[in-house]
Amino acid sequence: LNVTFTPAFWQQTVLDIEQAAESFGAVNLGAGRKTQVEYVSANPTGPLHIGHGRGAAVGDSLARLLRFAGFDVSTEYYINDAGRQMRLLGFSVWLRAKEVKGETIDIPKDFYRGVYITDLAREVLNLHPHVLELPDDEGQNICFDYAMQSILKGIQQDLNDFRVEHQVWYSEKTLVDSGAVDRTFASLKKRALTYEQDNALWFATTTLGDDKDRVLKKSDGTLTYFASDIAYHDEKYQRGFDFVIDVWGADHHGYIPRMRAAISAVGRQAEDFDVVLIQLVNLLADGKPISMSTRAGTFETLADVVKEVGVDAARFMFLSRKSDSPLDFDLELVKQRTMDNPVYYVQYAHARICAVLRRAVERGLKLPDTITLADLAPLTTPEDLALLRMVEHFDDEIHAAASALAAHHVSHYLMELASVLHSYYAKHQVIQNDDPQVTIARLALLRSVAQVLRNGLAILGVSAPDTM
RNA sequence: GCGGCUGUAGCUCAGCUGGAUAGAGCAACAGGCUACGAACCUGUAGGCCGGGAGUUCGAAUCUCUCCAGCCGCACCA
Repeated sequence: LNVTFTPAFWQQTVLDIEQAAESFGAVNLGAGRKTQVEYVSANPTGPLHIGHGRGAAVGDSLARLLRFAGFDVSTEYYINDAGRQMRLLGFSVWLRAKEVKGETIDIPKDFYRGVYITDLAREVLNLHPHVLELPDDEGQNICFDYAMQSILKGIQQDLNDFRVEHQVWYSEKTLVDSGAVDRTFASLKKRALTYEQDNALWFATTTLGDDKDRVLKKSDGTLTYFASDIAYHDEKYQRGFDFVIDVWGADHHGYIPRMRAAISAVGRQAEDFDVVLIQLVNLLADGKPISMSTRAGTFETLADVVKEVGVDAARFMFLSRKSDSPLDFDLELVKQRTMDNPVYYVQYAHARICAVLRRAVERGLKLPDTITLADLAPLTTPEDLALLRMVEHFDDEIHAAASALAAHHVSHYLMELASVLHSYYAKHQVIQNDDPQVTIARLALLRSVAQVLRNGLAILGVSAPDTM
């Protein structure tokens, strides 16, 4: 079987793009499926670092991609404000406050030691000058509350500056206080999936595919992280989501089997849950690694990096590799305008088209608002057809990317489209003073290519500048 | 030891629900602006797709095995 499409078939794509505009390429893969994407969800114990930035870019763009593919998407940040790490944060700030007041202190190994902890301690002392005279518990709670709120505000600001949106900020503490965890325990017990041993409450996840059973309530009576996580996910489905996607750091991959067991235990199917793993980001400066450990306080923050290289370059870098592979993020490289840093290549294609359209207007060759198939008849060269084919199958790329939960496919498509465009530009003069028909046809073609570039870049959360 | 991921051109990476001569950028070399923006384009060179075995008409892609690297394997989060 050998089918050849006529040029008119491909030319029709330009009209389709003109018509659909910013929704050209949208597909209905999701069919309105209620979907939740949860991502970042970093403990509010310090500023976001570059690794969180990758998760933020991937999660945010995945949400944008799925919406474009017909899913009904809600985005969420889970605030772990109920665990041991948070008590340590309060304690760390409290100790620093003592130090600020002149006491000699000894900060234990596990505690948070970044300079921001001391800053927070000073702020707490300004607001509550007598905090250290209160009983230790009370004082530490005040330190914790202030520190968490302050850090969370910073995280929200950083994400906002990175064009990353979370529609819902969900508190673990609120979840626990609502009794959801107890309800989940009761539900699991009813299904005979729990048992007591060594004074602890266990969840028989091995019956659901895990390699060992897991503790829900420790022998000291406190809950494990897993316990509230089950309740949290149960609750997600009760809120009406049919499809739950978690974006996790790849070092948590070992957590997947027990989470799948939990999903199954709350009565859901395997296809109702998916995990997107984010591999490590190696931050480099001139090829040399920069270490980043929040605990030790030597991290490079997301805000610093974004300030250095810009939102567009940072997001594109994160979204041009599959999230599952480790990524070298070289600050010098991401500032360069070479194809090692292809964001400029794609943006330049868009700016170039805009420049041609501007120039055409200057020469009195304004494109009519509505064009017809007849106007496009001159688009018959191999380069015309190559460009038309590229934009025509944009929706296939969206479909494939959404199916794979992988926005990097969109980045690669855009690089290819930009390449074909640049090649076209070098070969064909668009504005021909003595041939208005060819000029109109090519201007229309380029305008539609620009539209597709914008639509793709919008999914990545990268701007499409008219000039550069 | 068990499990997950990774191994494709000198470098950084696509391609992996099997399909024709394996792609891109960078680096190297040779070219291209007296009409629309050279942050660009054209060309040359560069690969037993980690090794081996298997399934198949057909394997970078699927299966097994070995090697190498990274990450996990808590009554931590």
